[in-house]
Amino acid sequence: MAQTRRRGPALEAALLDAAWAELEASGYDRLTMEAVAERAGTSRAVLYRRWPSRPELVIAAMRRHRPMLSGEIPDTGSLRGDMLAVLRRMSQRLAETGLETIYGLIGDYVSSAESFDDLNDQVLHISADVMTTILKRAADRGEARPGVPQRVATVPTDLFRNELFRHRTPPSDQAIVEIIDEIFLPLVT
Amino acid sequence: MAQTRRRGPALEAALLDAAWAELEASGYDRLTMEAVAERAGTSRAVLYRRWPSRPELVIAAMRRHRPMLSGEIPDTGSLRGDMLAVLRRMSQRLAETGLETIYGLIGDYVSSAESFDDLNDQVLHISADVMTTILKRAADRGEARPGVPQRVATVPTDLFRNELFRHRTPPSDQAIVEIIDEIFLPLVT
DNA sequence: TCCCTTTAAGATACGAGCGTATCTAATTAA
DNA sequence: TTAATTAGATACGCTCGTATCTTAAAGGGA
Repeated sequence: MAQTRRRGPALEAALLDAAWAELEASGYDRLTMEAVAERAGTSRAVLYRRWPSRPELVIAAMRRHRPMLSGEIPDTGSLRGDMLAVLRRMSQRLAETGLETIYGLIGDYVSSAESFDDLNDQVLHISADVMTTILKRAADRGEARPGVPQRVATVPTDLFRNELFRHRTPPSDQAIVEIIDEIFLPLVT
Repeated sequence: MAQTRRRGPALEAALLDAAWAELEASGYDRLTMEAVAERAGTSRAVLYRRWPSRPELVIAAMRRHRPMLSGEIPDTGSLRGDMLAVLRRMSQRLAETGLETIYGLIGDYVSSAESFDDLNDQVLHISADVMTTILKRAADRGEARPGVPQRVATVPTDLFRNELFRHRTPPSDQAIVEIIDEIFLPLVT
């Protein structure tokens, strides 16, 4: 009998594929290390050697399956349009990933996180750079005052994030519009 | 041998006291239903009959030990002073409760919550009423424009909450001041 | 090419805690 | 005194994270 024992990258890929399949089949909170290992035809120890926890495994699987490329910075020609585009894209990506997975990951990370950052980079992070760029372009067009402080620049994403936690669902389009029109635009013009 | 078997309220009180003691002794994430039951001299089943999950047990224990009275609405004579007082009080209460417990509870609730609301009432909630009252008084003094929309009124607590999640620590005093001075006050005056 | 050393895959077992179900007997209420 | 509750004990299967052991796979030197 050909005893094939996978190693290195090939094994790792198989493990991540198994994790992804398990995520699709069972959802985040029914996903067990046990089940992933079994699906990959190996044992938990092999999993733990690579990823010390379930959220880290899942994030690795997501990274493999869905590169989650950061995307270009919207350039619609208006500050308002750019901001709406950014927030709507965030909402869309969260929805694509699946809310159950999102909240499962957030919950695990908030509970135990040594590194909240990983998750943040993967699913919550919109770089302050994006906001800065958009604001700079707007200032050049005369749409926004120059020198908007960092804390003000990130208000839209901060309030977005708050909505996400507060209501356990991504902001409605109405909420997004309110954040931009009632809060952000008055602050930067 | 006097077989004393506690019932009803007396038993419930003993269970909550045991949970509280266990919380102080081990902290939130080392607190197990097992240990609470043992400390109370009973079994897990008795616990689960009353509280279906660890966070709910802990919140009940907190409610018993620390009534978490909502507190009066600050009235310092200025809008800025009132807002600072509200946010600083939030920070202080979170610190008193213990960050490890706070983040443990939040994590559990975000993960699985059927009812995020319980937690919210207990530790995160600052009523929109508080903000409305403060703003009304400020408007009467001529410090704020009247008719500030709800979404604007809650900006300080929303951003506070965002900081709490984003950095996994309550906002610094500097952050609180920035939220008030750079964002909130410009929006309402 | 063969051998030998190093690495790490995969199997197995551990104690712990989970949440649930079942049974008994103590307590309470009628 | 009897009937209804429900406390407390015990045991179930499951998953966790870790530790240990074996042996397959990869690499290096002659």
